[in-house]
Parts: sequence; C-alpha cells; structure tokens
Amino acid sequence: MASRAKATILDIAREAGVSKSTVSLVLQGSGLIRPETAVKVRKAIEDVGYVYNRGAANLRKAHSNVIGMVINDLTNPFFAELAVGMERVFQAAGIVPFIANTAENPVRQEEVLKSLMEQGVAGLIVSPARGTTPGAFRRIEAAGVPVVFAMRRLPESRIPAIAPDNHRGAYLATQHLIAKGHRRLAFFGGSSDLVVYHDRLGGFLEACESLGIAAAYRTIVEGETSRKGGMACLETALAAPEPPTAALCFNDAVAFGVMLALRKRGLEAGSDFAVVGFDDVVEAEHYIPALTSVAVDTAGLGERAAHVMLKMIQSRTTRAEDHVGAVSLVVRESCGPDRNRHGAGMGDAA
Amino acid sequence: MASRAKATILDIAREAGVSKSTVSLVLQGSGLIRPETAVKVRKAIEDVGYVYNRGAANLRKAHSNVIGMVINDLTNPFFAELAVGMERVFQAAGIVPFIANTAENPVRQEEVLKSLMEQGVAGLIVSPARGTTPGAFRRIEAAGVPVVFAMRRLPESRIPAIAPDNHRGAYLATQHLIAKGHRRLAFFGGSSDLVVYHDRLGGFLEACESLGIAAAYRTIVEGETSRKGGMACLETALAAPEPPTAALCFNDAVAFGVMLALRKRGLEAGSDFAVVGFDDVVEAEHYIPALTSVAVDTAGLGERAAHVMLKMIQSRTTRAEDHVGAVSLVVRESCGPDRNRHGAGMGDAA
DNA sequence: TTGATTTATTGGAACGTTCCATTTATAGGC
DNA sequence: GCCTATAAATGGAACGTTCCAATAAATCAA
Repeated sequence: MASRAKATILDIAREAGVSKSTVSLVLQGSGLIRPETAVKVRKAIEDVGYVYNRGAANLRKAHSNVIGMVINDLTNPFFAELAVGMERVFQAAGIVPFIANTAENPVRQEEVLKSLMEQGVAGLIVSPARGTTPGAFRRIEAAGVPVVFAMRRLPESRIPAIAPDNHRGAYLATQHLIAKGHRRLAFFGGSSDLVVYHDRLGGFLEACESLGIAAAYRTIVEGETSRKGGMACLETALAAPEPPTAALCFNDAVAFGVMLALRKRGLEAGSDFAVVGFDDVVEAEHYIPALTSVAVDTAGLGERAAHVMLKMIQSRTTRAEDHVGAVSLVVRESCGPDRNRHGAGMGDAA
Repeated sequence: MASRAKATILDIAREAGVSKSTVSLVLQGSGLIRPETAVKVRKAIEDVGYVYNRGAANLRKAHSNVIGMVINDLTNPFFAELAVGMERVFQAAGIVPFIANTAENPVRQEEVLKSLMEQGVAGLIVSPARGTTPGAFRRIEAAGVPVVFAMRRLPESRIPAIAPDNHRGAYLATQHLIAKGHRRLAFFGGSSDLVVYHDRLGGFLEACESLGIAAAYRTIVEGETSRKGGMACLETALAAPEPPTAALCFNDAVAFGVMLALRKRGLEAGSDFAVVGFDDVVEAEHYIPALTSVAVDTAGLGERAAHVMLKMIQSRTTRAEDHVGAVSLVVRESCGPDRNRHGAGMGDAA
C-alpha cells in the first residue's frame, strides 16, 4: 500500500494537479487558497500517506514548536506530577513536550541536552541532575535557547528558576515539631551538592535557632533521596548516644524510608518518633500512618514553569524572573499528638 | 558572546580554513581526515559555538536516531519503571528516547504520535491509551516506521506486543485466593475496552471455572484503574446481598484503593477481606499490610521492548514476534492466613 | 622522470520545506 | 471591449547538512 520512499509535498502536488507552493499553503492553513482547491489537496495528502517533515520546514522557518523537558528522576512520582502540570499548559498551546530522563546522572544529562538541542528545541525546562557542573548550560545559553529550571536550580546561574519556598517550608515543619514538644531534632536525607538541600536545611536551622534548639540537639544526616536513603539515615541517627525524637526529611521518599525503618525496629511513627516529609506526594495521604508533609503544589509549579517558558519563547528572550511558590504544612498523623502541653505555645512565640 | 544567527558548518569551515565537506567528515568522525586537521576543525567548532542541526542532516541521510516512547499514564509508577527499563538499553545504544505522555486520552495520543512522526523518529514504543481506535496506527505503519506495543496491545493489530502473561498471572492469583479458602470472589477495576482487561479477567474466570467457583459466586466490577476506582469497586461489591470475601484487582493502584476503602469501613485487608494486586509496583512491598501481587518484571519488559525495537530498526522491518513475559505471584500479607485448612489442597488439584 | 596508487581534501547536487516575487485567472468599472 | 484591482496559484532560491565524484598532494614502483 505505502510506496517505499516517503511522500513529499511534490508528490501531493502531482497527485492534486497543483504546485508545491499551493500544497505548502494548504498545509499551513493559509486563507489564500480557494476552498475547493484545499479540499482537493487534502484528499491527495490523505491518498499518498504524507507525513510532514518538520526538520525540513525548520530549515527555513527556524522556529520549532518542540519543548524539551529534562527530568532527573522519572520514577519519583513527584517529578511525574510536575511533568503532568507542564503538559496541561503545553497541550493548550498546541505544543507537545518531549520528556527525557537523566536518572540523576550528569553525563547522561549532557547527552540528553545535546540531543534535544540538535533536534532544535524551542526551549528547555530542566530539573538538573545532582552534580551538574556550572558550565553545563553555557553552550545552550550561548545558542540563545531559553531555559528554565524547575524545582532545582544551580548555584551561580542566571537561568530563571521556578521552585517552592523551600526555606519557609522547612521552617514551618520544624516549628511544628518543636511545638509538638520535641527538643532533639534531626534533618534527614539529601546532600550538600544540591541547592535545594541548603534551602531546606537552612529553614530547619533557622527554626532551631530562633525557637531555642541548641546546636548540640540537632542531628544532620545526609543520604540518598530515596526510601533506602531514609532507612539508612534513621539507623545512623538512632545509634547516637542521645538520639533525636523527631525528624524533618528532605523528601517524602526519605520520610517513607524512615517510617519503614521505624516499623522494622518495632517503633511507630507518630507515637515513638515524629517524622515530617517534604513535597507532599499523593502517597503521603494514604500511608499508614498518614505522613505530615510540606505541600508545594507540584503541578502548579509545573504549570507556572510552562507559562514562563511560553512567555520567554514568545518574547524571544532568555531571561525571566525567578518564581518561588507558596508552601503549606499539611498535618496528618506521623507526628502524633503533642509531646508536652506547654510546648505548644512556643511556636506562637516565634 | 554568541552571534545572533546560529553557526553552521560553513562558519566552521571559514574559521578553520577548510571546506564544509571536511567539517562534515570531522563531525562524523571519519578516519579519512588528517588528525591535525581534525583538531583544528574541532577547535573552530568550539569557538563558534556550533550546534549540530539534525533536521538538516536527516534531510539527506533519512535515518534519525531518535525513538519515541508514548506512555498512557506517567503518574503511574508502573509506567515510569517501564520507561526506565527501556532507557537502560537505549542509552547503551547511544540513543536518547523521547517520552511523551498521553494521559489516557486518545485525542492527545493522536497529537503526540503526529508530532513524533513529524520529528522523523526511527521507531515508536507505545503503550496505547484506552479507547485507541483500530486505525490509529494505520498511517504510521504505512510510513514504514516500526512500532512496538508495550504492556498493552490493540484488538486486531499486526503490531508486535511485549506484555506479561496476563492470563496466567490472573490464574495464579485466583488459584491462590481459592487455596486460601475463599469461595466468593471478585474481580475489581479495569474496563472491557482494554485487551489486558480481557486477558486478566479471562485468567480469573478460567481459574474459577476449573477450581469450582460457580458463576453465581463471582462478582465482576469494572472501574477506573486508580485508587479512586478501587474504592468505588469495593463499595459496590459490598453492597450486594452475598458480598465476596476476596478480590483480584486489575491493578496495584486499584488494590491500594480497595485496601483504603476497607480501612475506612474499619475492616482489615488480610483478615477481613483478601486482596491481591497486579503489576507488583515498588509500593506494594511497603504498604500496610504488604500487598500480595502478580509480579511482571516491568523493567525487564521495558528492556525487551527496547531490544525488539533496536532489532527492527536495524533489519529495517516493521514486523516482529510478540513476546509474553513470565509472571509470578509474590505472596505478602494482604490475603492473610488460610481461611480453612482443607482448601489448601485445591490449588494443587488444578 | 613518469605513471600508478594511495591519502586528504573539495565542489556541487540533493534532501523537503517556506516564502518572496511573479504570473495567471477572475471580476469590476467604465 | 479595454484597463485596473483583486484573488489564486506558481517558480525558484534558500535553509544546513551528506555524499558522490573529482581533484590535489604525497608516496611509491619502475
């Protein structure tokens, strides 16, 4: 049925008995062609099994409509939600974003970015992999392709970032733990090569500082941002002489790991040890006990990132404002009831 | 720093004092050019901030190295795992797959496929959206682009499919429930517009048939393949005069929903009602109670699909064998202990 | 030295579009 | 009937690459 060689607009032109220019006009929905001609051409398009060659077209008009989305960990439902938020707005704009996964690997990220650039993307939304070098986006910036960072950003970069208010979220969560009466606090998971880590840890530390938790009563354990990492964090923390009684976790994944490790030890999250997560993924609500977590409106941030990108493309600029999204603490069961009554007042005092 | 107009191989040629052909040769790593010349050219490439234009190149050589991956629900961790499996093998082959999400929407799927085709993909790995019309891939087949279905397939299609042995998995799970002593069984979730649904339901029914569960004692409730869908299924099933005591769920997501609804009613999965899931996503192991589920080796199927695709591209064919992957029941806690001792023998009798 | 062979390099046509400048057809005004 | 204005359709150049055929330079055999 299909001829071996793929059909071009010239084949269509021949089939419809018009010129290639006419076909091109029809393809672009130009109002200049007579309706009957358009119908004839469209029929020919159907008949020859034509598929549009965007590469050839871009050679002339130089602005593609593909947007690349580079994500560091597709298996984290958090990022999937982010992607879904973005897709919502791109779909409305008639754009199909291509998603690529870097699996938290800077080398892979390099390949992925290169491939996307070669494909001639109009813009790039990136959640950079851990360990991304400062120069990784130099070439892309030089090429004038708009980039926005989502959720994560790079230490010194002029690339606009869309991220939640990590500092405030961590502060809120820590304040909550202190209000519950906890006095020996931990911060679990993440590693210092991530800017987000410093933001969240910073919020934790500031809350400790201003609410009277001395440095000696703070435990900080870096670790993988996964369930496994969380389990490891809890183990090392509990091995200390005066172990913490509550932890703010870098991530919901870490928090789940901590709760798992707790259970493995016969302890119960909530009553024996308080844990709060970060990101508020959908699972948080359904876990047992339900996880108290910092909600960041993931899909909303995705939408915002997509909007910023669209605007950048439209105004052909490579600069835009950062955007920090509102956060809120959603209290569930994983921190249990108050530890001692008078502690509740402390949060208000700050 | 960057000149406004993007650099081409002609700019490089000028900069390096060679011809464009030489530059092209260097770009392709041809052994024909003198090493010193190659070095000179590579320096020029760096200096002018060149980015390769794959669209232009494909115009001549007509075989791209991009593969599209079309997935029906990115938020389901199951599909993310599938994607990750594929990526592993593509990465080794130096290929960057582009992932696109259809959100279970056939219209969106149409757009996504069109866009990918226009981009000139070398092949397509697809998990078709629910309600995909039979003709949806006609044009793509006609264009001679290899397609393989992963996890799901279409009713009458010659496109090769890589999927687990759904029938057997469901049979195994049902047998397990019967061996546990259950006599009133349910099948929850999914809908009959999916081929997988018929496969899984078929396995369930065959097991009922051959192990002596009369039709009157089988409850079948279709529903969304999500937590929400699972909750709804349980509600309608329990409203019946003689409600089931155990359910095989279409999906782990459905199973989680069922367990949630159970808990909401003050019932416990395992002791009060047995539930088994399908797919064995990572969460299954960590749930409380841990979910008994049919493991399908998701990442492995992803790898297999990628291999098949690579082979199809290499041998420039559009045909390949179907592949059905081995499954196994992983027994955890969600079916509780045996219901009555003599029931245990029945499974062996089959 | 000469011609044959090998090694490096090169010009030009082609790929499938778009878009500008033209041409051709149609209609309107007189 | 002719001229002008408008509408519809068209040819050709250009976009950035690859690849073939051809050239130029270096090496070798005699």
